[in-house]
Amino acid sequence: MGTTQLDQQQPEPKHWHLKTVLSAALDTEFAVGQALPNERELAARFGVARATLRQALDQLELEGRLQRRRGVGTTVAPPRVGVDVSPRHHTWPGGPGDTWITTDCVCVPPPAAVARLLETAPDAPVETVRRSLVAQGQTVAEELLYVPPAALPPVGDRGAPHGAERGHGVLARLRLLEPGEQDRAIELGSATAEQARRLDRLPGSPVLVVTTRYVAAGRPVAAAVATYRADTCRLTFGNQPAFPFSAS
Amino acid sequence: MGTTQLDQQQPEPKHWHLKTVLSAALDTEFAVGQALPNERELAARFGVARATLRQALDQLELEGRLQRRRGVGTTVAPPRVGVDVSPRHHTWPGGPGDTWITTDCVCVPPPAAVARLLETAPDAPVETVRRSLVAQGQTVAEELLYVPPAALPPVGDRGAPHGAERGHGVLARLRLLEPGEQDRAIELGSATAEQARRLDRLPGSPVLVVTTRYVAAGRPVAAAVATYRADTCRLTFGNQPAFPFSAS
DNA sequence: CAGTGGTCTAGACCACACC
DNA sequence: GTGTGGTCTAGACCACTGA
Repeated sequence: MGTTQLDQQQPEPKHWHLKTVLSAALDTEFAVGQALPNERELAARFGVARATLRQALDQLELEGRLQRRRGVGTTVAPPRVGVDVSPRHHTWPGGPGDTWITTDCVCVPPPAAVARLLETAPDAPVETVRRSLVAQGQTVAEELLYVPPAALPPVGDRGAPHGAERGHGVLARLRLLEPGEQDRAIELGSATAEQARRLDRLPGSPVLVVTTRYVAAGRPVAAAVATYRADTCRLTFGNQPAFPFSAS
Repeated sequence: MGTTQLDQQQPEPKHWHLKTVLSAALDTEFAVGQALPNERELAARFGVARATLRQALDQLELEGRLQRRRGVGTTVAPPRVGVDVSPRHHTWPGGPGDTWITTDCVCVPPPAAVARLLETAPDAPVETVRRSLVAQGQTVAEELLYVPPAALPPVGDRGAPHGAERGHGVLARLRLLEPGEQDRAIELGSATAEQARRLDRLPGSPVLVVTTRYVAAGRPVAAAVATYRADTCRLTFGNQPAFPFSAS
């Protein structure tokens, strides 16, 4: 990063030019995991205010190039991890090959949007299973799976009153049903305070929200809302789940 | 938006609390398309600096709740547009039901990442077709489709030297091949300056990058990199391409 | 032209990690 | 403690839109 000053002739925003310069430096002069100089030093080195430098770093972090941790520093991020999210039709979550970890389960009224998706009454309680996905030593996603009790086959023993135990029970009962189709959507969202804590990020961090509706016998029987860390994940489909690509 | 001041007792960031308050106000007191007060007025009304207010607005814009246009103002955004991106195996781009508009085509060496995907030499020129997708009167996505000339069936007339004509020719020749599987990945990116201009956004705006590799007879024959406006698009899969969901 | 959002500055203080 | 990134302020000027 030999550059010390940047002189622009074009009315191109400083933070944009800065981002370009830093991006090139990351490619040529830094290794994955290596620490950058601190923000105050970088700002001084490029002759800009710290806020301007931070705009550039924000961009690079959004693109998954950098990793910033309060009290620690800024390091070069490893390539994004590929996570397979192909809708495998005619299967239920928690089946073979599913590496999500069930962490909790309660039976409460879901968010309004979920109730609409499940076509249940807005205040009707549904089984709410929380699961998380760990890849390369890091929690990269969290999922809430919603199942109306009415959709599940009745059993004598309802299992544990709450917690992971109960979650396993719900998933097991779900697998007794004949699976059908899935509708899925992906959009950009931002992490809630609690999600951010569990994903080791700051509130409002960008996440990829994957919403799935499970259908059996023509009726919705479950809905899942999974939030993936947008900075560290690449969602993949198809046979070769992780083919390499770094955009831009 | 009756709130004039906000007093926090928790050490919750101001911009976060502000975002929550504004979000609730958008739900209850504003209609789609309605203009918000300008930033200086809003900041004064909530007793914060304009930069802090802008942090909150940035978030809401990222979530697709707001639409900001320089020189004009800030308005409440309509719900995101659902765009079907299911990999329809055994089909080529430009086939029936494909509503993308071919705008340009040149034959040049592709970015290094694309060459790697296509398993061609880094400096080998490939047909590069640019297409754009319009939904609800707005360009919501742009795609670059890369096809190595060697993969296409040879023809006597190579068509126009460049432009949309040439692009149509490339797509037509592609459809003569036996289609195979597709590998697809989705990740968060940021718009280049040119993309941003064509998508009517600012440089660095968040986009959903959909990368597709088309395989025929076990070999990669084409690659596509599509960038969707993350603020206005929801990518959908499955039979019912647009089912409603608004997260958070 | 006036009004909007976008950029930028030079500070200050806070929350957190690590020693 | 010290050093890091995160938040916040109170200004200033610029680029753009539309009357």
